[in-house]
Amino acid sequence: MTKKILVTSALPYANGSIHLGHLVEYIQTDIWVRFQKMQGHTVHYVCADDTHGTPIMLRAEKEGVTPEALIDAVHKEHSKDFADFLVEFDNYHSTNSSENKELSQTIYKALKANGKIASKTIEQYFDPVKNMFLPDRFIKGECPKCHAKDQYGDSCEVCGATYSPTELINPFSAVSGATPVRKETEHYFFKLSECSDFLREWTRSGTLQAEAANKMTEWLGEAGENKLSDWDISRDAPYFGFEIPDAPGKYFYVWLDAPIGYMASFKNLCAKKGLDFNEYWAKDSKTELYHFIGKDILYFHALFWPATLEYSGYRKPTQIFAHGFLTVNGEKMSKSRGTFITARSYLEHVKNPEYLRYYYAAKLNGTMEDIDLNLEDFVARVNSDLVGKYINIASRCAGFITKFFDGKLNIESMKPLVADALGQGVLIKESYEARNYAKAIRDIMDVADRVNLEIANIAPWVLAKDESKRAELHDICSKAMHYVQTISIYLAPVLPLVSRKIAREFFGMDRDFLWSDLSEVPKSINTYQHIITRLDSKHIDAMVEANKESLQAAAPVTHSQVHHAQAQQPAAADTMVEHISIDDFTKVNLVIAKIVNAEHVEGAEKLLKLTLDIGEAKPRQVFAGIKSAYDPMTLIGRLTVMVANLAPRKMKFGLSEGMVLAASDEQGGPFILSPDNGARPGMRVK
RNA sequence: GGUGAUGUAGCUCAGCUGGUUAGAGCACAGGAUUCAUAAUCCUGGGGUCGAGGGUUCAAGUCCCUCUUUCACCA
Repeated sequence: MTKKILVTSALPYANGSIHLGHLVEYIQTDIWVRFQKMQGHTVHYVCADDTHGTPIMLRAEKEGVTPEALIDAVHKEHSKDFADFLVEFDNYHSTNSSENKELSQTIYKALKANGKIASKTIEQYFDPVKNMFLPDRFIKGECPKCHAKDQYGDSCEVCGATYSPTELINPFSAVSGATPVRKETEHYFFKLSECSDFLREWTRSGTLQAEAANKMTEWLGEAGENKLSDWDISRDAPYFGFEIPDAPGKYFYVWLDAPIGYMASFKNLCAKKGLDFNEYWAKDSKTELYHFIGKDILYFHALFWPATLEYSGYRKPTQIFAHGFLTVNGEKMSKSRGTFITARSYLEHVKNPEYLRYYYAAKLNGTMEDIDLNLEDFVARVNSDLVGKYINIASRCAGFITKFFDGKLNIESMKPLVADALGQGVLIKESYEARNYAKAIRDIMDVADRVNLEIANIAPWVLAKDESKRAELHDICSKAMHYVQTISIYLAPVLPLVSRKIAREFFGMDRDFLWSDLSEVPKSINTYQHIITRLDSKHIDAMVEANKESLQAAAPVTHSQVHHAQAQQPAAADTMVEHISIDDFTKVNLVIAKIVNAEHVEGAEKLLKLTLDIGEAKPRQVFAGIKSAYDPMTLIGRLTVMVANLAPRKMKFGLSEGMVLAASDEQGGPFILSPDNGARPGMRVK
């Protein structure tokens, strides 16, 4: 019984490049899709660029292009990135498409006809210079609670308070800098508050992971409670998006038309392939629909989206699969640490996309937990598992088959292994199905371990020296080749290219592996050509180095994953000064230092060698680039400020154990800092 | 701040509905082996399972408090 399945990944926002965090999701989905296709099911995997909203509009304006030109360029870039990571969409479309416009308007009209649309006049901040209403994230000001400066309009990153933009003290527009004025405007709302009962039932009917369902309870409240408020789905012009029917100057909020983009992309595919759209989307559809998403956008997919579908007469998702975020070396991806790695940069340095696919697979377990890309572990894991265990089986035994048996395998030797391959296959299949790829990989590598152990015990290289032992040699090597086939089938969803090479080049098949090939034995092999090479960690180091930006250029990203949810946020570092959290700041240990000695450095044009007392037993030696402005003698005895926990740096003239702060610009400087009277060496500056 | 998750050897992770001396891979040490683009096999060291209470004959596994990290709060 083959199934008909429609699968989606979340739509990446069209104002930035794909990075390794995004790829967790696309690789996770792609593995699942390839697995289902190998089972013989009919699967359509669709996605699209999410193209609407204020950030795109402003970025296009800033770059002096039309939004259409911007999203077109990004679409090309994204498509290439995905293809190069072997993420095989059946269709990669755009939310700025005729299909999406039509579907969004149809759905809106249906919701309206069902009495689910209301209009309400609200008061919002308006930028009088740009002549536009400002989304919360584009208004900044002082936190009403802790009075931290320069906070966004919806929440304070210092104290964590949430509030409405109108509560901000001294608000200003992040777009123009102007002081925003309050202005009334009519908005359209989806009456989500009337959907509580439906959503309560839907979210608890097996459509969500247990942990996600728990999370939903928080938003939905218990039966009888109604915690949901209506959802504001309109935005005022100027806005890059679709105009709302019969409402000139009003546009659909990007989050309304984004998920509809799943339908639109599929509709576009239907036209290309002659598929029946209604078979997949009609209310009574018998097909299956799965959305893979990040945990950050659960809200939109598990509340707004099913409610939208329910009350506009379409089918709801069969299940929603939420995954966690990616950390690199145990921390959020960071531009300054060089761990904010784009897909393109990975490809340029590491080249092989299947290493990353394998590593992610080895980590993904189907829950919402974050997964960590530990770069050292990555290298070790890939080399040890893929080269050392898996491909080594082929590498170490194929030569005997070629040399002594003209590439022919002993079929009778292999036949008894089929039952085992199928038996293990059942378990591995279940793990893939449940998206517990980590378990699948563990089980697969366990098979490889057993094979390598058996080869070591039988020692074919010893048999090969004895002509009377040819039959035994043929037996063990044929068995080994059978396992090469078996493991290659198991790994095919994760390593499509390697698996294809094994099937076609090594075993001489005229197609790729199917899961059902587990019940077949191979007949012969071609000469083994090394398929996977070891990953040298120097490529990883080079990649990290290439992605490093200086601290000034970009502070660590505060939102680790810039997913689809970024639709609500400004275009990050591109358009405005990025914030750091208080935690980031406190990482820098600033202390008062007494300059106990200062002297010229032989051969250095800009440096002075300073000896600094910061209350430690041994004074610090620091080289400071202030020779042009200071005479060493005048510095001795002065107090200043230094960074005490900067990694020591070996310089031509010796070790520098910190950094002295100084101000400068094109006009002049540097000027070192001086504390007020009373400060003592070693005091923390904060 | 509220809510949901999370914290197991140096690193990355398994540990099902509580049950013998807590496991694997990598890393490390010693040995074996040489078929394989240092790949394999054996042996070993290493953990008071975030902290503190509690339930139980028995808790990494259940309950409470605190704490770490992450996410969400339209």
